[in-house]
Amino acid sequence: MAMRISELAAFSGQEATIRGWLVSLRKGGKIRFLVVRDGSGTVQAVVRQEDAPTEVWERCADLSQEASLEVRGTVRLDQRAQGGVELAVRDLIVISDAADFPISPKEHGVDFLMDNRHLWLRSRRQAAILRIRSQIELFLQVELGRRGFVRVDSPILTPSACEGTTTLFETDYFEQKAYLSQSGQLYNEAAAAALGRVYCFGPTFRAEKSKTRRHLVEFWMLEPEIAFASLDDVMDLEEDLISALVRHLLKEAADDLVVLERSPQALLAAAQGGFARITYDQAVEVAVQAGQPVTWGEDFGSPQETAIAAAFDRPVFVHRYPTACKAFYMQPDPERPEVCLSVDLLAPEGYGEIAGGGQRIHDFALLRERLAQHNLPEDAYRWYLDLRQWGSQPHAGFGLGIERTLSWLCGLDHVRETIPFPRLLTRLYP
RNA sequence: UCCUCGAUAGCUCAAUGGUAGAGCAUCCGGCUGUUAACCGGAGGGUUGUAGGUUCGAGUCCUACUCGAGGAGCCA
Repeated sequence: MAMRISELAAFSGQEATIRGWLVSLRKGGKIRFLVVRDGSGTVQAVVRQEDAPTEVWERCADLSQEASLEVRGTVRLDQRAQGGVELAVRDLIVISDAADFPISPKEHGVDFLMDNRHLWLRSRRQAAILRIRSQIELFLQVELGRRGFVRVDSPILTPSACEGTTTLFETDYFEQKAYLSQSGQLYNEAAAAALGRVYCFGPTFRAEKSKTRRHLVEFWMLEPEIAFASLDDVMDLEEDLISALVRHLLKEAADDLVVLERSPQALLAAAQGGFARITYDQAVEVAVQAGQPVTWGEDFGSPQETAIAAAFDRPVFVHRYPTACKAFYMQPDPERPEVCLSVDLLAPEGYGEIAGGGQRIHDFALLRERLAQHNLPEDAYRWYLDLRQWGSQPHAGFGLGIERTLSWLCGLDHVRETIPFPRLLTRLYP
């Protein structure tokens, strides 16, 4: 079994075999340097003409970038090598050639890189993003598990719109119409009544013709839902999770953040928690002050969101939006029914809304009234109404967009780099 | 759907309306420790498509195709 490159440093002076891909080849007259990557790290393999067998020396003359290799040699600590460790090559086998690999270490345009996304993933930067994505997904789930949350997977194929707002992908379900899920929330509410604290985590689909650096057609959302919880409980949980996540990444993903040239400085405030909680009314004031006027009652546009978030050095909660601009299931504020117990979490630096949620309507009659007001078919929501008929309870939850969160944490300029194979308005390949 | 910008070598980009170039990649040669290695040489083009203006179009005009960013909508 080959050793992983990340483990090599501990075996100085010993013989080791690694398997990986050629990142670059530098040739001198009597010495050749191969940088090899195996997913755990990269290492410089040194081939000296005087030390290596002739056939190995010759084999290294025209290796192509991304050729897959098996390299055997002696592990050596050497300050001249990047990372301080290198492999003095004794034997080398080319597992598969990679002539004319399309992606060179030089610059490429977006269109070209997206067409070659399957190969682009091999680059240092993309690999770093994918590692951080994995860490985020794991960390958040472990944290929720620690707090007694049960993961309950919600369906992807659904009979009707969850919120009745955004455009859905329609598909044929044995001569019946079905839609790709845009949220697992409604099903989560059923699960919360069974298990108290639940979350779902999976892909969601929006058939909107959005074409910006913040939009994906298919994206992943983590959606906790808590029985007997209030709006404040939800904000507490969001703040705890996000700040803990930032602390975790600053510690455990430091190397990858360096690769991404993301300064830890930008995340220090968020790591401390203490996210401001302002009302929609206050947010309107902030937007107006920043020269981005809003008509009361309307949801914020992207420029307003950016202006509001720019007033804070860490994510900010905006709560109690006008009832009219939010989904039908939002619980109205008992003290002021024209606003609802909803909350959006806006990330700093123009990354916009990364989470949205709030307290759900738990009263049967009110929910039924809202369905009618929104022209939603009661038949399709029969089961959802049932939840209010038997053992209803105040409950709340939120949905956290993984890609936007990742985009902010990594300081990326487009969400397309946060997901292995992005689905965009104009792109379904590869 | 709307607005703005773009499309030239495999890739990234140059080129007053007047002979289409460079860097990287590729191929050949050189170099004893390189760090996106370096040095020398070579090959590589129906300038997105279709029309138009002009003595002459990569360049100007029209339409279309594809892409990018933004608006709306949202996480």
